[in-house]
Parts: sequence; C-alpha cells; structure tokens
Amino acid sequence: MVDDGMSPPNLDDKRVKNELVVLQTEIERMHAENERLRSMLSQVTNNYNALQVHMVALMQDQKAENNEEHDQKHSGNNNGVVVPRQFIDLGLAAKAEAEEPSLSSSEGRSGDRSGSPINNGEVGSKELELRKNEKKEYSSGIGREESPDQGSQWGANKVPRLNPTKNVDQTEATMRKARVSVRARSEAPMITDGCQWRKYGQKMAKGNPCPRAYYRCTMAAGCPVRKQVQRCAEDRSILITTYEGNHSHPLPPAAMAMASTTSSAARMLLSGSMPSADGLMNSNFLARTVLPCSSSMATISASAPFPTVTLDLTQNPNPLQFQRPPSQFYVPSPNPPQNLAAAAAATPSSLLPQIFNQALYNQSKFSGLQMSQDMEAAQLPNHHQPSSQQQSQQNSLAETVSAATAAITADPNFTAALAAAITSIIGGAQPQPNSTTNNNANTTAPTTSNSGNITTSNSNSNGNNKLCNSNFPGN
DNA sequence: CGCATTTGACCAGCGC
DNA sequence: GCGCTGGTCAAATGCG
Repeated sequence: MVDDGMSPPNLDDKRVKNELVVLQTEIERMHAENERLRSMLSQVTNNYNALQVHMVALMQDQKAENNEEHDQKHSGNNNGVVVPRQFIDLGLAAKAEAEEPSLSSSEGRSGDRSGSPINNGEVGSKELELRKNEKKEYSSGIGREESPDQGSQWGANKVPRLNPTKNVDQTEATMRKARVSVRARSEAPMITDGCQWRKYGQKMAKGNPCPRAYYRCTMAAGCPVRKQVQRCAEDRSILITTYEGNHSHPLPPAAMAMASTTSSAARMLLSGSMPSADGLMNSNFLARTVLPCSSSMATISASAPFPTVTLDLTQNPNPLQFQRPPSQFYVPSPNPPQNLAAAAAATPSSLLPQIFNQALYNQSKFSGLQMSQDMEAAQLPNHHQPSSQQQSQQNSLAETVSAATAAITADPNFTAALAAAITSIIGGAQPQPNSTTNNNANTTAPTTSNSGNITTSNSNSNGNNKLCNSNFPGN
C-alpha cells in the first residue's frame, strides 16, 4: 500500500502524466487552431457574402435603371405586384437579364432570336416578324417581348453562339443554361408554383406517350423564365418540372420562393465555375451532404448540355430506373411516400419556417468560397476531422432537406414548399416568406420525360396526351 | 371578340 | 452534308 519502493510505477505515472499533458496541450493547440481556422472561414464567408450582396445591389441598380427605361416604353407591366424584385438576387444572372430586357425592348432584338443574335443575313427579315410579334403580344397584355431573348435562353443549344460581348458572355451563357429541375410525385396534371405561365409548345417524347410541354412566364413582359413540364414515362405519377432563367419582375411570395430557387441554382452552378470540374465536385459535396439523412435527393448534373440542379422528391425506390449520366450524383430517398406524407401531414406548415431559416443558414455553405471549403472538408478523408460545427452544419442541412421533402410531399399544392426545399438544398438567396401559401396561378402541364430524347412529331392523338389545359385560373 | 391552347412547321445545334 | 432532336413560332382552333 505504501509505495515506497514503488519508484518505477511513479516514474511511469510521471511519464504518463507528462504524455497526458503533452496530449492535452496538443489538443488545446488543435482546438485553438481549429478555432482560428473557423474564424478565418467565417470571415471569408462573411466577406464573400458581403461582396455578393454588394454585387447584387449593383446589379439590381443596373437592372432597375434598365427596367425603368423599359417600363417607360411599355407602360407599367409590373405595376400592381407587391414584392420587390428580390429574386433577382442572382447577381450574375440578373446582370445577364438586365442586359437582355433592355436589348429586347427595342433595338436589341436583332440579336436575340436563336441566340445567335448576329446571324446576319436573317436578321432583317426576322426582325420584322419579331416586331409583329411584339405588337401582338403587347396588345394581348402579356408582353412577350422576351421571346426572342428567351429563345436563346431556353434553347441552350443555341446559346453558344451568343456572342460578341465576350466579357460577360461566358458567365451569361452558363447562367442561361442553368436549370433547376424538380421531380415530384403528383397526380395533378400540374403543380402550382405561384407564377403565371403560358404554354407555347408541346412535343412528344421519344418512346414516351406523354408529351413535354413548354411554358413561359407571363407575369410580366420580357420575363425570361421558362419551364418545361413532363411526366415520367416509367412512372407517370412523377411530374418533372424544369425551370430556367430568372424572373425580371416582382412576384408574389409564393412564386418568389421558386424563382429564387432557379436563380440560386444558376448561381450555385456558376460558383462551381465551369461545369466539368468544379461542378462535379460540387455535386459530390451536395450529395454527400444530403446523403446522411437522405430523405430527399439532390442531383447536380454538371454534364452537358447545361448544368442542372435536380431535386428529386419522388422518393423513388428505384433510382436506377432513370437513366442518368454517370456524372450525376443521385441521392435516393429511402422513405416511402406514405411515410413522408404521414410525417408531413403532421407538420408541414410548421416546418417551413424552419426550412427557410435553415436554408438561409445553410446558404453560405453552398456558394463560392465557403462551398469549396466545405467541399474539401467533405471530400477529404478525415484527417482533419471535420469540426463538429461543420459536421453539424451538414447534418442540419440534411435534416432540412428531409423536412422539406416531408413538407412538400404533404402539400397538395407544392409550390412554395417545393421551392423551399430546393432553396434549402441549393442555398436560396432570399429570405423566404414563412407562409406556405401559394398563389394559384397555375399551369397545368402534363409531362413526360426522362429519356431526353424527344421526337419531333406533335401528333397529340392519344387521349393521354391531352396535356395541359391549364388556363391560369388563379391570379 | 379576346385570349389561351393546340399543333404543324421551322430553325439551330449536334452527331454521324 | 444529312438526319435527328430540342426548342420555338405562329396560324388555327376552342372556349368563355
């Protein structure tokens, strides 16, 4: 008991104690280091965000000027709507747009159509057509002056030719091509997303009885936003809605959510810079982030022809049924729809505020520098174990996605909930209204999809194809 | 009559 | 160069 002669143990104890002390100091040092890195990280993030905000503000100013001119020309299309043009947040996209409307409203039109503005030769005659169009459309109250521009926008394939303004064009082109695709189960022929749409075309999908419908936003003249609606061939209960572009006009809150989503998606894709490399890494990060909880799927396809953020809310048990490019990261949701619906039924609306908040919180994670840092953290094997903060951020994001999915699935109208989910995943830029309410401007659109191949024929023969009859009931 | 949808035609990009 | 495909246009049609 008395340890006199027990010197050896004492020595050992000492040594152990020393080691402990060393370890402790080491740990403290690591903590300090961690702390330091964390603060650096947050500083960088803050700077980035500040810059982003600043840039957006500038863009908005610029756009506001352009729109003023534009509005003066076409007496107030945007009147009445309450919401400021918030989701023009998408800095770069906003810029791209800012240039477009002004161009399109008058002289610029020459350049638009077919995206190869400068396809000389044809321009002259086409301009006549365009002007004719303009008149017609303005008279109908839904200005469509954007059509030319949009043509180029949506028709991504045509974009590359866009041109001359080299400084912006790369960015612009990328933005224009960026798409947000939402896959959701819905028996309804359409989903309500808060915007007004006008159908301008429909095509049959190859090997798919369900046609793909094309819509453009009619809430304001010149709005470049378009969407495609298709129903999945394998599972017709799945509705695939793809959005492209950013609204150039104020929107009601419900629509805002979705709108900011597309903007954010574009920005996000852009932040990954060129699709090929960074884009993939980003997707990887996203997938990893979402995976842990995996009650929703987020896919970012950086592969061509345009970068697409896909939010899969179908909880499809067999993701493989959809052919996906190898470069896509697909995160399947294990939860059967029923479960989600049930879970959501209990909470949907209450969840949304959280979702929105979370979205804002997570937002920084998905953009710019912050994103790449997180990405590294996520991808590196743990030798620097991700800080608990990082980990919890990722977890919370996953939870957010999960919650959003549940809420969405339960929400018969989707809309805001849908947007919230996407936004939360890709980092929506706007503070979202906490209401899930939606405006009912809807568009119905039956759709089809997925294989990507579309036949040219339009025979709408089969009854099923009677897609949309959406008359915009609402709004 | 005005407006939205339908649908055949057209255009441009892409691959072979 | 040609054919295929995605996307858009615009006349025709239908509906309120």
